[in-house]
Amino acid sequence: MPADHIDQGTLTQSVGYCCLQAYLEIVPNIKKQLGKLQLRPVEYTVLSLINSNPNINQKRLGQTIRVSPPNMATLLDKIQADGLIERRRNPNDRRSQILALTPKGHQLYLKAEAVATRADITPTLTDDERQQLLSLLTKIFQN
Amino acid sequence: MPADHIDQGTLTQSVGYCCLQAYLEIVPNIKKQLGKLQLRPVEYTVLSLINSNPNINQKRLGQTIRVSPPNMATLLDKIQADGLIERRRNPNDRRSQILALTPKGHQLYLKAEAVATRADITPTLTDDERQQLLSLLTKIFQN
DNA sequence: TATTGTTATACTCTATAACTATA
DNA sequence: TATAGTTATAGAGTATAACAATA
Repeated sequence: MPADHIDQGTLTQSVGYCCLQAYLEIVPNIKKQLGKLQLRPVEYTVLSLINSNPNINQKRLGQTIRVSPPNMATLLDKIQADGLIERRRNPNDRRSQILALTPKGHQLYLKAEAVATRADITPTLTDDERQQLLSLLTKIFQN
Repeated sequence: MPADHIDQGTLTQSVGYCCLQAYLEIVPNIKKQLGKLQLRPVEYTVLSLINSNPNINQKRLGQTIRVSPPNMATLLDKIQADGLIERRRNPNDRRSQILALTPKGHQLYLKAEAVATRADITPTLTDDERQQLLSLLTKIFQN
């Protein structure tokens, strides 16, 4: 029996709604694939941002991915306990923590990047459409 | 002090990551504005889909917005207790519940639609870019 | 036996308050 | 006084298992 058509009405004019629905379509596969490396998406994101931004501190990292300081602290506790990152006090301002990947963390990140890239699929879009989409989305959240 | 540039590296090539970041940029305002009508975004979404799809049942509604049957049941319990929807058994198949807006629910929906539309803003996009974005996102999740 | 929906509950994620240490 | 980070905890959101009613 063919699924009847659902009319999403004005919701398809909402960027918020459409972003969420597209995200929910894509993310289960990413979760599943990263799960094989014992990583949640947010943990992979953190590894990636630390890798691309040496000496980033917790505040800027949390602001970038919209994780509050308390939740960032516990998230990083876990990643550190797994031996993936190290935290050291900034010598110029000992309040802040400077983050870096350990060799183990860097190795896992490289594997995870390959996995996540393969898992982030949009089969209904052409390559051009996908690039166009990424460009438009980026305009929304990059400051 | 200007915020230093953060390099999001290959993450900006991930549709999943970019959809989530764009969603997180947009949704707080929607939440805030709908909150004035005592509605959460998911509740507004439910009212909208029931409005656009008379006689939809809980299963199809839940599949559309990716809410599991147990969570759909409690979500609809709440909306029904607020007097916004009515549930009646399908006479042709008494297992399923047919959903409809009450007059009160329809009235609130109309207000909420106006509010949500105004709140869903993307100031960094032109009108053309926004329409292009909506079209691309829709291709991902519409089956 | 299969399907729709419900109840109960566990789990995860996110938000808030109070705190330490450093500046 | 202000800022970076932490601890503890509450609240919201999501997932799972067992069940009732109907087909």
